[in-house]
Amino acid sequence: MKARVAEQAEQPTSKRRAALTRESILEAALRLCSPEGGGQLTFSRLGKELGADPTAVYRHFRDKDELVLALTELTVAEGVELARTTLPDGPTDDWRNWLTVTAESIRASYLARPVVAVLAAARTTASPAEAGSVELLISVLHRAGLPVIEAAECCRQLVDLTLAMTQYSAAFSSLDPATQAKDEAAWAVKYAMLPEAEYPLLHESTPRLTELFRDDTEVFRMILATFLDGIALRIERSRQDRPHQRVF
Amino acid sequence: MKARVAEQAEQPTSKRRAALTRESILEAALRLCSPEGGGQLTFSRLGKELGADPTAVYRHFRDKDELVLALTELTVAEGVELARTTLPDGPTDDWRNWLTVTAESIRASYLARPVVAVLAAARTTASPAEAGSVELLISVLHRAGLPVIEAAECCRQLVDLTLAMTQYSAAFSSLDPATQAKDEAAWAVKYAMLPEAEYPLLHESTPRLTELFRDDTEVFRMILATFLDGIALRIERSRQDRPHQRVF
DNA sequence: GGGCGTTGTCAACGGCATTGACAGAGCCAT
DNA sequence: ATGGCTCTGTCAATGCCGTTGACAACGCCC
Repeated sequence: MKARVAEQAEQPTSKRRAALTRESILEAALRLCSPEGGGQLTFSRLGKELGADPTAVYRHFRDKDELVLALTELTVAEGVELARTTLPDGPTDDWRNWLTVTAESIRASYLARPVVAVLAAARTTASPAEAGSVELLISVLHRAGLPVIEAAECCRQLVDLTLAMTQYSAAFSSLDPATQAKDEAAWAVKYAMLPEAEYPLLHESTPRLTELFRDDTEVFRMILATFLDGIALRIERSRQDRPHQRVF
Repeated sequence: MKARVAEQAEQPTSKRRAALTRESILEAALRLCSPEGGGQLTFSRLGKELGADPTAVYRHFRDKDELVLALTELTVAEGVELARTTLPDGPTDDWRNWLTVTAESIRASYLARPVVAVLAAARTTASPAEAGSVELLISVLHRAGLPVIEAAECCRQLVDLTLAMTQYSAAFSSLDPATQAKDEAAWAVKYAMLPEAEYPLLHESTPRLTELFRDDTEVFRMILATFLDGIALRIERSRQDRPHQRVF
């Protein structure tokens, strides 16, 4: 039944308004979630965007949560796809580049729709695209010299680190600009008033910290780099302990 | 004027209900924010907790945002205090322990009130307690061999990493239990259905990944450990490059 | 003791997600 | 073709939320 309805939706022969579909709703929602879209996802805005009654959406999604979950799946799928096109096809030893590109692709996809990141980055997405990506990540790390289980652990760490940092950034960038400005001003005032005698090191670092203030992307890159250095150390240790363990 | 009112509040001689104070409101709000408090912070619940009209709070806080910001300040102050009591007094070379305790203290304080973490972990807190803590962290890293600016950068990384991971955890744990269970079930189903032939490594890792699923604390410890390994590498590099740079 | 600022109360507004009753449109079997 | 069925969009209403403005009681200072 549902299939038939979906087909019909692609050829709106009836007098009814452009028939709503799961896809058309998701597209509209994604439009609203983009930074230009207004930074808020509500049913009334969604209804206006679709030219339909807000409550019509309930015919296709049980509640807002289900809608948001579908949006996250689209988002991670896009992130995985972005990483796939950027990375080389065949097997590679460049695990560091591989992890970096994956993390930054996922981050970029989420930050293109901060609302989605804020609402659901902490939710589990059962997207199939993700599994393939994780499998590849594990294989890359295993190739680099890590035991499979440890590679999986590192992968999990990388994913959580990335999602957490993304949600963190998105939470700030989806505040209204006035609040952002106020927060930034408060921070500047606080650091300007620190007595140099009491906080000599902090005072010396203030220029650099100011540069970094809310430059989420730069901070994320730094954290990621440090984290990958840690992974490198693990790989090195692993190789020393069991130099002949490599499978490939 | 305000000071006078505060004094009076400590001796409620009047017939009026237990006079509201900034402090009493904050205490009540913290009670509501704790996991036992119900996991939701609304003005009506707050009014009920205080035995007063919900709108009375507006006489002490301009809006909810200001209230939440005050709660965050209390929370980070508590976290810093917790770290201070745990750590040794004098100077130390155990930078790794220092950073670990600081990060976990802040995380623990936030997670005692997940609501606060969700609502405001991405906001800037101009708390003075924080500055002292950061100054100390920089000095510890500097002592360990890092140039001041680089130490400050690492400190910034550590703070953001911790706050992001905390917000990430809190976002999940402050969902209603039904949703949590549903997410977990969906994840389990997804992984149980992965064809072993296509995802051999993932399949092999599933038991460990299941253990780790939503065990936020363990994942956080692992990420922190890896991150600190990265810092260790930087320190080592720094010492090799400029072995006589150390100030202490 | 008479103003006056401070503080708690009350009623109301607009926005939000969600629900249930209703209505039109396509589809099927008779 | 017609009656009934389901699918889908509409409308009105509910309950919770943050927030506001008018009002009233209280305590302070002159």
